[in-house]
Amino acid sequence: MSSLNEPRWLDQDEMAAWRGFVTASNLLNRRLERQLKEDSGLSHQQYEILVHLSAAPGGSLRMTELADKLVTSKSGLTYQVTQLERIGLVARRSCPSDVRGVIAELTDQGRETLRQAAPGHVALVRELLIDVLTREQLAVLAEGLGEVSARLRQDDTP
Amino acid sequence: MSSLNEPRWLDQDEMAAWRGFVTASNLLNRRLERQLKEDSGLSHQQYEILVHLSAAPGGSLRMTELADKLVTSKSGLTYQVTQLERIGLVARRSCPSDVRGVIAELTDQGRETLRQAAPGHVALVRELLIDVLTREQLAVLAEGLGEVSARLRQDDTP
DNA sequence: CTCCCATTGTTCAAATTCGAACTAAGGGTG
DNA sequence: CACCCTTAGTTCGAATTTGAACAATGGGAG
Repeated sequence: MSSLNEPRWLDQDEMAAWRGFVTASNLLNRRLERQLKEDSGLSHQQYEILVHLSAAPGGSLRMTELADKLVTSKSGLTYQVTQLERIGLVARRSCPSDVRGVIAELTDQGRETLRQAAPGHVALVRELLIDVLTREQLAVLAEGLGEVSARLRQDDTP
Repeated sequence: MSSLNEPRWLDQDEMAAWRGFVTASNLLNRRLERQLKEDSGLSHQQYEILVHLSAAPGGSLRMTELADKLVTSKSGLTYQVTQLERIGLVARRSCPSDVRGVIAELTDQGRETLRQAAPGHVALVRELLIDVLTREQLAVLAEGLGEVSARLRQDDTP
């Protein structure tokens, strides 16, 4: 055979896609982190917590659900929710249907902070990513990475 | 006017692209991190250091160049190079043309470790990302995110 | 040549992240 | 109802990351 145990390396196009993905991701995160911190005193992670809570019905989510949406560890979320609670943007409630459950809930102040932070954040995402790409590229990106994410979620769950 | 100070929010497609990007990036990183650690005892960051050094002429790079390629902070790189030096995969040399300079160089053992770690890593990248996408999607991803990265590098440098 | 500002890499303290261990409570089976 | 395996969230210590401060050198303007 032509390749005994030789793995299928990435060809030039594949490598370009992979490197582009990694690099863009790192660069973007760096910039967003900087801007959010300067602009609103929030980390990107904290901002995302507010976003997900804000999008959820009642502005609240179980800790585990939230951790899944954020793609972070449970302990990491515990830490960040504690931080956000400390500064009054999120509150913890106990879950009525499950004594073990903890519900993170957006406070009024949390909503207000998000309302204030969002425009600058969105503008930067637009400038650095969205507006750099064409409609077609965006569509491909959404579909392709959506599929990638879906598969990753699947065989990670077990 | 229709929008006084109202920012241009992301429409459904744009949001899908952005969320897909963030989510896929997080999920991928998590999986790669786990696999590399189990398989080779390396973090993704450490693996990338080895990759970039391996790709560089002489298997060596100035610290700052390396930090740029990795998209990480100088201090973060100092830390990781120290770790890699400790386990014998990288060595530090002083730069002939600049007394201040430090050159990180891949050791034979570093090369060997990379040679050993690469197949499993590449296979997973392939399984989770590359092979999930079509050729066309990959091309769009490479071009689009390449452009995004290029722009990010530009106005970050000043 | 001298002054000054930029660059280089490291150190440092603080913040964050992770996984493993843990406590406590579901929830189905017998 | 008792048992057992699973799930929820937190705690803990170790590892990592960051930006600011720092010491030392480079390199160009005058």
